[in-house]
Amino acid sequence: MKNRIFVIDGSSYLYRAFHAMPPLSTSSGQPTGAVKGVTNMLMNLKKDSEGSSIIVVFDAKGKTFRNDIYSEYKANRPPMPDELRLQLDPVKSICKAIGFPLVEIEGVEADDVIATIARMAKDAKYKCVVSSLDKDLMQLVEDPDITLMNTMKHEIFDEKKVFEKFGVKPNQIRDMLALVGDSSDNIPGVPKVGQKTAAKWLNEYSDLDGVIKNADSIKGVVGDNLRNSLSELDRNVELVSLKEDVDLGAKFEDLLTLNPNQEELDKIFNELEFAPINKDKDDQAPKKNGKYETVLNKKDLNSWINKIKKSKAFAIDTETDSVQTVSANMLGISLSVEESEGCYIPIGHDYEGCPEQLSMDEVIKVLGPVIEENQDKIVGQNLKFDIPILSRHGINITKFLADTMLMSYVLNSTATRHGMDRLADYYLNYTTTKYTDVTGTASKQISFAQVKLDLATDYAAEDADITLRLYNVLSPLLKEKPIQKKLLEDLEYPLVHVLSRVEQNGAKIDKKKLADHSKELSEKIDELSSAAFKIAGEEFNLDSPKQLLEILYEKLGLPILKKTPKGQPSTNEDTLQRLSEEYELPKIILQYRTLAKLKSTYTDSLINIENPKTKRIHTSYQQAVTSTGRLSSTEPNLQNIPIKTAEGRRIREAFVPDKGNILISADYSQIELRIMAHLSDDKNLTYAFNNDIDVHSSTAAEVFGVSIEDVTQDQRRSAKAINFGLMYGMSAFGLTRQLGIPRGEAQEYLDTYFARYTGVRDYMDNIKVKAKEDKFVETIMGRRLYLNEINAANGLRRQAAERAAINAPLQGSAADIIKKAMLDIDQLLLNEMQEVKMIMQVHDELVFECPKDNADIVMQKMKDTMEKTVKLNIPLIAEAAIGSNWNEAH
DNA sequence: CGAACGTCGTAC
DNA sequence: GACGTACGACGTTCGT
Repeated sequence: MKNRIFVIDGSSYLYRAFHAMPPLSTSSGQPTGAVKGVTNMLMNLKKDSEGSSIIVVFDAKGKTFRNDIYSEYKANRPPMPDELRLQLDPVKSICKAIGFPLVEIEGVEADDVIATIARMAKDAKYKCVVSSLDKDLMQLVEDPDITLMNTMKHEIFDEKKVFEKFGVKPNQIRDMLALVGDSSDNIPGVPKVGQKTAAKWLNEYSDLDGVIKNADSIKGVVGDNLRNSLSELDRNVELVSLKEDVDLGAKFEDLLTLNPNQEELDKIFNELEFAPINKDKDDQAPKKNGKYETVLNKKDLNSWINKIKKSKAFAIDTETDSVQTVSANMLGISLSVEESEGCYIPIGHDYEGCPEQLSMDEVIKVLGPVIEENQDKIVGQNLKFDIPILSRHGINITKFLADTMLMSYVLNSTATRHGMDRLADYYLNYTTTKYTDVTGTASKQISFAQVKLDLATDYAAEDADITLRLYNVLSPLLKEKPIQKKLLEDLEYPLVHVLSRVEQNGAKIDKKKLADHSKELSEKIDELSSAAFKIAGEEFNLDSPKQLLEILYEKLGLPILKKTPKGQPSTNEDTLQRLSEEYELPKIILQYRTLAKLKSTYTDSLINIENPKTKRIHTSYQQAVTSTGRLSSTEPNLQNIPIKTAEGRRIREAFVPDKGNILISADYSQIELRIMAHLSDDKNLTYAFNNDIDVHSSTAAEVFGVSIEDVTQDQRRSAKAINFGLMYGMSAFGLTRQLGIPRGEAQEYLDTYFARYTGVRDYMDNIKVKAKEDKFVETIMGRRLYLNEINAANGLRRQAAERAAINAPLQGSAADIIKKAMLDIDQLLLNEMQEVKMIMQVHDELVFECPKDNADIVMQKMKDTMEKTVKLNIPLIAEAAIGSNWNEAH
């Protein structure tokens, strides 16, 4: 298409890239992450633009005419971070070298320049695509020849899309912004008026003039606010209007020509230590740039063995026919010792016409010892998977050099995921071959054993190659963070072996007991369903919130007490609880939900997930998922087995030891509150723990001003809610809801608490201040949680980050401690009591299975080890018990 | 028909 | 809107 131009909001590209990319830098320390991100976006756009002209607009330095209209304009903008400022010039140079005309005009903003170019384009009969998501620019879309585009999502904003998103037409956007204001530009709008209200008014009175004329007829507080703000609205309109006649000092035609300078571009890339770009990526076809080989004979295998021996580090990955490590068959091993090179050694592929492979025994006999001897050079991605696979095939790894998944996790736990595909994309800007690309999905999925060897090699060798490349990128990043590196090497890496053993051990369940329970539940569920249908007057799906709300609120006309975030009347537990005071159906639904939950999530799924080979259940502990450093557990999740109700505890009764064995459970008492005492040095809290006083009673005595013997059950319950709430950053409102007391009373409790526990108060204040400075908080072992939104302009997001800042050091330190205890106990078991097995971890609890004899001694050992694993300012207490099922032992 | 998302409920 | 961290069952919606 010839008559089309793209206009790019360069500054917004830069900011987005800065936040989306890892903090890369050259060897001399010049940051390059954002440059790389912008360059990628520009290259992609160029490729997709089919020869259309591309113009890049940047904000110029200094004040603009809007500051003359309103001196506070953008006054709240934090200055550009240095890391980003240093990347501004390189980005501009790259734009120029690629050949894109670069426009930067002082005294106006990029938005004005973009608007001006869009008008010029229209006059020249061009279509114009603006690459930006700026709300102000949405005004331009009123012209059908101008659209906005979200480059990342390939989303186009035309008039229809703008209406969907904002509820008004493009030609009303200006008026809407004037009413709503813009907190990021520091433009105050009418108080309490957001997008929704503004859209309602504008649709009713068509434009701002209409709204102003009818201001007297708008009721309520917002009406008053509107009438009080009338004098500011003209100014707001001026501020949000785009100036479309900026003097660009150039004719439109001049902006259309591309002046690429490949030499200059190569030079800049070289300086920034970027890999040179192939001029036109027509050869982007299936062939990737890696040099991968399939190893089918002894000679090739020996050549790879020599490579391993000579290497400083090598990556290894195993391919299997299942994700269950206790039963998966190994189908092949891939290796990489040099970036962009790798091999795949198939040993179990089986399909029509499959070439002859080396035998499993042969490979293990020859390669196995070499891997074991060189294990301190092993790099892997999620080695918790590969280690037990290799071990079951006779290759034992007790130590390794690095796990890229955990490296990424320790560097930044808030990143969405640490799977290899994402890491390759993020750190290497490389798109990996996906597992399902070679095996297919769902019903069409084949076993990896049936994947043709050349395809399998492309996939498997790439995995090893990419793992090694990731190691090479992540290592220098970690080197700059010695404390996190130590955490990784001294805690997380050894824990891989421990978790692997815990998973392999598995837990035994009493299937008969669960099946009986399930049947009982079925009968009760049927009864409750029938009762519900009778009241409703028709049958419906009790599991469907949508159908339920129709029955409750539309058909039966119950009052709507609360709505979900999406605006639907809520049917959650809290709401139904309140409704059931007066109505029968909600009560039945609640009972139904409890039982249906037990059946579907626990009894039935535990029965189904038992491994047929071991007759036990083997959870998978996720070591790189939570932002705070806790583990999580999947398939099944053993960390949310019911405990609060009697009916729920029956599930725990089905967790049993093998014949002749017994279960031991040991859990830390009040570990997070103890950490709070340790970190805050609060006198009152420390005193309670040092003197072994029940902490909730102690808090109750302080808050309610009674002596500790006189604390009532109710007061203790309230104090417990306060103690827990504080650790979660709860407000008086939250406490009100939790305890069902008036707001003022809750506030009084909190005020008294903070007056009595000044150490806690100071700790909370300080951590917030520190988090705002550092953009992260730390645990006692130096684990970091980065808080990207701690300074967010959006109040809700900022407050959520503040609560996370309070909670993460507590929750995360507790996680550090129990991880260390697991390492200590693992050593103890290996050295002294191999008959004892660790079988579960539930955040502050460890569960063991051991022979009945001497169980008392074992229990005492576990308790002691857990209590001594770290030394805090207050004693650490673990409570342990023995039982013939998990419920008894806990 | 499967992926992605929303709602709900369980744990610490 | 208001209390932190998870996982999973189920229903619904959307795109292939």
